This record gives sequence, C-alpha cells and structure tokens, in this order.
Amino acid sequence: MTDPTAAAPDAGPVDPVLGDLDPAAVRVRFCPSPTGNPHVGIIRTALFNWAFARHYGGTFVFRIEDTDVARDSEESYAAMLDSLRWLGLTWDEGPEVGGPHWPYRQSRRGDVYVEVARHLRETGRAYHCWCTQAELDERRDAAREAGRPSGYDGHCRDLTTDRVEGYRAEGREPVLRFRMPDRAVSFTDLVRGEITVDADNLHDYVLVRANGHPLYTLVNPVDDALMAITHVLRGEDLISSTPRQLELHAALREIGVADSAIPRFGHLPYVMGEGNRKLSKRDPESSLSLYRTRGFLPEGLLNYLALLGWSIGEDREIFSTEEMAAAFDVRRVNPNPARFDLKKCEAINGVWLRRLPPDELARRMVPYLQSAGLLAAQPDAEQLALVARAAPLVQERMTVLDEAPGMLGFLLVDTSRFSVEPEAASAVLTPEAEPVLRAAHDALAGVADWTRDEIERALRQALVEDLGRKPKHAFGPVRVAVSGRRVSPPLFESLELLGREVTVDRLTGALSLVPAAERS
RNA sequence: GCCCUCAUCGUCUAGCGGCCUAGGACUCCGCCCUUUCAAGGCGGCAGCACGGGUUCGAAUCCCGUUGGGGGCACCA
Repeated sequence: MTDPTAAAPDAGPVDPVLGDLDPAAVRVRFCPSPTGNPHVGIIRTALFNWAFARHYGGTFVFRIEDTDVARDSEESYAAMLDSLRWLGLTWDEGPEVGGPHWPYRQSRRGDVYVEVARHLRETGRAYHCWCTQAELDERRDAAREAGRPSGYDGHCRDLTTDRVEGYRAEGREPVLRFRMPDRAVSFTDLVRGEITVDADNLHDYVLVRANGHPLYTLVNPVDDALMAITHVLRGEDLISSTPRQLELHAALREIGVADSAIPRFGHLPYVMGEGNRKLSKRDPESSLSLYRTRGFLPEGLLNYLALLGWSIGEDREIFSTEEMAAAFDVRRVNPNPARFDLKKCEAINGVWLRRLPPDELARRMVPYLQSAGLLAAQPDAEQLALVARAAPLVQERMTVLDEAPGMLGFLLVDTSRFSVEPEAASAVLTPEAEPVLRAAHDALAGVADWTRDEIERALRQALVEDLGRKPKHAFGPVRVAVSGRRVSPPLFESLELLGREVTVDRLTGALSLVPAAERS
C-alpha cells in the first residue's frame, strides 16, 4: 500500500481552485435580488455557478437577496424560481427545497443581521457614523477636486463621547460603518489572477442604514460566511467590493461569529447588449421571459449562454449542461465582456430543436399552438396525433417554437377559418395557374390510396406530365391553395395529413380566388 | 478626478513561446441539392489595437500608450 515514490501530501501541486478543500465540500451560491424580470446575464451567472457545483459534486445554494424593500417584489421572486426550474438548474439548498441554513430569503433573516451588527460594533470592528448626506457630499467633492480618492474619509472613526452626545442631541441618526484596515488588500481572482487595492482606496462602508435596515454590504458576506460558501462566482461589477467582503469575513471569524473559511472569488465578465453597454434589466432583449415566450429551448439557451465567456475547447460549441458541468473549469473563463448575439443564439437553439425526438418536439409545440388558438386547452388525442405526425415536417424549418403556429396553422384550422394570404394569392393564384388547380383538383379527387407517394404520383402525372408544367409552377399553386402561403412544409406530406376532402375543398376555394383572365 | 479591470475576424471564441501563411462557430455572399422554405454539402469575405522591450523565435511573457467597461450610495 505504501508507495515510496508517492509525493508527500504537502509536496504535490496545490489545486489553485480547491486548495486543500475536498471537492464534495464545494459550496457555491446564486443570490439574485428579486427586482424586475430575470435577465440573461444573471442566468448566465446562475449557470456557471451550477456547473461549478456539479463539476465538483458540491452544493449549489440558492439564496434570495431581498433586503431592498423598495425594489423587491414577490412576482419577481416567483419568476426567479420559475425560471431556474424551467431551465433545469436545480438547487440543493434554498427556497422550497430547504436546507440546514434555512431560511434562504434574507428578508426572513433580519434577526441574524441585527445580532451580527451588534457584535461588530461591540468589538469595535464597526462604528457609528453621524455624518449627514450633505456633509458626505461636500467632503467627497472636495477630495475629488483635489485629485484624491473620493470614498468615505473616516470622519467618525474615533469620535469622543462628547461629540457623539452632541450629534445625538442634534437628533442625528447614525449608520453603522465597517472599519477597513489601513493596509492594502489583495486576493487571487479565479478568472483574473492577482488583484490588489491599496489602503488609500479602501474606505469604511455602511453596513446598516440609519433606519436599522441592513444593507447588501452586510448581509451578503454574512450569509456567505454563515452558509459556509467556499467559492463565489459573480459579475465583474462586484470586483471592487471584494476587498470589503474579504475583510468583513475575516472580522466575523475573529470575533467568533463564523468559523467558515473565506471563500475564493471569481468574477465573470459582463454580458453586453447593443452598443457597448452592459445588458441591463431595462433592455427588452435581456429578459429571459422574452426568450421563453419566443420558444427558445432551455437546452439551446443555456448552451448559448455557456458560450458567453467560456469554451469547452476543441472547436466544439454544441454541448449539454451535463457535458458543461463535466468539463467546467473556472480558470478557463474568459475575462473579457461578451456581447449577446441573438442570431447566434437562434442558430444554437435551432440545432437543439432539430435534435429533439419528433414526439418531444410535438409535445413542446403544443403550448405555442394553444396560445395561438390552434389547439384547444384540452386537445383530444386526434389533434395531438396530428401534431405529432406534423412535427417531423417542420422540425428542420424552425429555430424557435413560436414559429410552429405559422407553419402548422393550415393543418389545424377548420375550413371556416382558413384563408389564403392576399400576397400569396395575387402572386401565385393567377389565371395561368387556373388549369393547374383544376387538374390538381381532378387528379387528387381520384386518388384512391391517400398516401404521400400516391399523392405525389398523381400530381406529377397530372401537372408535370400531362400539363407540361415545370415542377416549380406545378406545385406552387397547389401549395398556396392548401396552405395559404407560399412557404409551407413539404407539399405531399402536408396533403396526406390534411386528408383528401379538405385538400379538394381548398383547391376548389382557390379556384374561386383566381381572377378572370383579361380578354384582349 | 481617483481606483479596478479588459483588449484575436462585425459577433462569440481556439490559441497558454516555435504545430499560426492564426483554427472553429454565427452573420453575410456565392455554388450544389431541391416541389416552396429550411436543413445539409462545398467555397468565399473578414482578425492578433498601437509602440517599445525580453527571446534564436511572440497572438502568446514584461512595460507603456490608446481605446472599452466597471466602481467610488444609507442600490445590489
């Protein structure tokens, strides 16, 4: 058992991501604040955290950062859960599934933060600051004017009791500030390497508002510490607040509030929108629900999002979330911002859509057909069977599911609601097409065995052979007559699904749309 | 203003000192296939921001410049 050539435990290279941590002990969290609709940037962050956790066999914690009563909403909270569920990004601890650190909504953890804040103040790690907004603004402007850093200047760090009493007598309400060390702070970012901020640019920051409400600056690090988070993967906008978080966590350990190790941080690049701006919740194209209603598949959307800042390598772009998790390595995350490209997102989605088994595609098209009014809320077996048979016809013609109604509508509407698009009618249902329609009508009416091959044989015979039309001009009018459009699924298969009776009816109807030929 | 950060085709990326006359994908443009549209096949346009180093050798390492992004809240 003993291998003399084996390296001593401390001689092997230390894993730069795990350190000496057991992979299964990895704990990451996804902690959105429920304001507005979930957007693709935040989902990308969720995906990378999920992949990281799954890669190591660790724990994916889902925590709701709802400390901003003015902006948070219950709808947004519900939408966030619904989104992750839809995408299949399952969490191991969090809302609805529970976990040892319950509750996972910060709005329900108020007592915890009050207690921690008290400890911080009693141990001198945080202090009351009595400065008014006006005073702060004035000093900040002056500092900026002088070319100095513009953060808090430490004015209230060491106030005499007389001064404190004076402020109190004025009726001022203090905020609680964290006392940052007077030295540089550095850390190794998992995607960017060493990042150092020197003391001059580290400022005491507010943990608790004058009204007693704890801020993100307190609750986020506290929960990370209490929930024993080992790795933090978040947006690059948080890079500059990382030193604060590091120091607060260290303070928490020193005063005995938490005993978990300080997490390692990795900052993910932005997802950019049009122009050169970070994609924000205000941009309509950032909204996850938009992609969902358009009929993107979770597989496709997630695959595309994975490509934004990460690569599985070896000229490969199509992969599942499981494959991503298996291959995921934070150090391979690309630090530069990526622009969201709808065209490419659609292309990737199209690949996934074509990969679906036809039955599965049919199943997923149903809701879109329903909301278009083409399918009843409780479709009968016959309708569902028709959709299932039609699925293979449209599968390679779609990139998103909400294209289904447009492509299958002619198969599903009853005759009373069927109509030919005016543009198609005027372009194709011309006097020259009349003989074609007539011949097609007569030929199809006589087809005994209504199958795709028999339909094709009959039409070719009648239109191409007998009438001498080019296939394009032979089948075009028939297509418009039965589908109402110039573009449709393959013609013969469509006719087979439509049935002889309806087909013949539509040809008759089309005949009535043909304008009389001008006599000269 | 101060600080942090980023830099390969239009876009997403591969590249971690010689395999690079820089590969793939999306977009766009041709051609083929073809009953429409797609899908598919083949081909094409297009890139290492700039300047210094280091090195026998740099897209790859270092420094600077320029340009982009972010932070400097009693938002998160």
